[in-house]
Amino acid sequence: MLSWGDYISIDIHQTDLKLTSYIKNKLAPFNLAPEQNLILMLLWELDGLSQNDIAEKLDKDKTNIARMVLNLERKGFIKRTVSQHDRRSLKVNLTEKGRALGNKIIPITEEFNHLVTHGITEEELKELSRILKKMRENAR
Amino acid sequence: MLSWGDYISIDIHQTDLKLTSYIKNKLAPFNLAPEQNLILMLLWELDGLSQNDIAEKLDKDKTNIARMVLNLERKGFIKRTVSQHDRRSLKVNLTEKGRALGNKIIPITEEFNHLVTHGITEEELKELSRILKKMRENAR
DNA sequence: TTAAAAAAGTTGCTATAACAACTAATAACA
DNA sequence: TGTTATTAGTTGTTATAGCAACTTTTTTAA
Repeated sequence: MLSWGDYISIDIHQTDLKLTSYIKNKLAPFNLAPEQNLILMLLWELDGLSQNDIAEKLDKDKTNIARMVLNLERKGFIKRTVSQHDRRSLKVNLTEKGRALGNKIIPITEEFNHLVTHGITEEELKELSRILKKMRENAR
Repeated sequence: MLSWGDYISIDIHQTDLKLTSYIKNKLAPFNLAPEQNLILMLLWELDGLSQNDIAEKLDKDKTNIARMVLNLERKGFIKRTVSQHDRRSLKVNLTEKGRALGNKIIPITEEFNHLVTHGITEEELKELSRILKKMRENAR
């Protein structure tokens, strides 16, 4: 019988919680939650995605995306407009405020990544990433 | 500047979501949520922990533990009693139903672990675990 | 070309997750 | 010993996370 420490999924879960909690505190002063930040990170790379595009890229339920985008709109970081080509679809665009936020947040997330990977080599990270991907495929 | 795929924390986060979602579906027929299952796993190994013990072992906020334990009690899997030595503390004990549930759930979680680690060697798992631990320490 | 199917979003629900502020009980210590 | 600090648990709030069922619009197909 397996004991507590043998479950790798628990290990991953605890690590995710710890990392998410850390970045949550770093982002809090900017009135930005971690998942909201992920959405903005997508938009900073490519503005004008639809909610559906975002849901696919984040591999998340569209329900949550809708609510998170709504929050981002309330905070004034993005603006939604009905797509001209498909009236079902909502295009999500950064506001000036949302674009400006990127200049502050991106250094913070890069610093965070640097901190997290401290003492871990490039090869180890690649290996880690490879194994995690395999696990995601195993659980499909 | 880092791009999307360079953030190892995102990789971990997505993997955790995928694995949690998978086991959630496996446990759903038993009216058991993933985190509730973690609590029961602790109790199956050592019955009679306090809510505070559970919070420490799971490294979670005691608030959530209180609510999850309450749910487990409503479902009839555990029973809480005030500790005789410390009247602030609640002792959490398995009911007959809760103990019986273990016989059904443990094979499922072991099968889950087996599925997740398919095609991954023992050394790779050890290495993974070591790196994850390092990351948790980095984010402390 | 109209009926059926699919797609994009929304609303409602349940379950985490963590913080702040609170009560009650116990421990520390001056 | 009596005040203070700490500890265990609860309540309230905000933010994910995903399922089911729904509306509106677009696409497929008979």
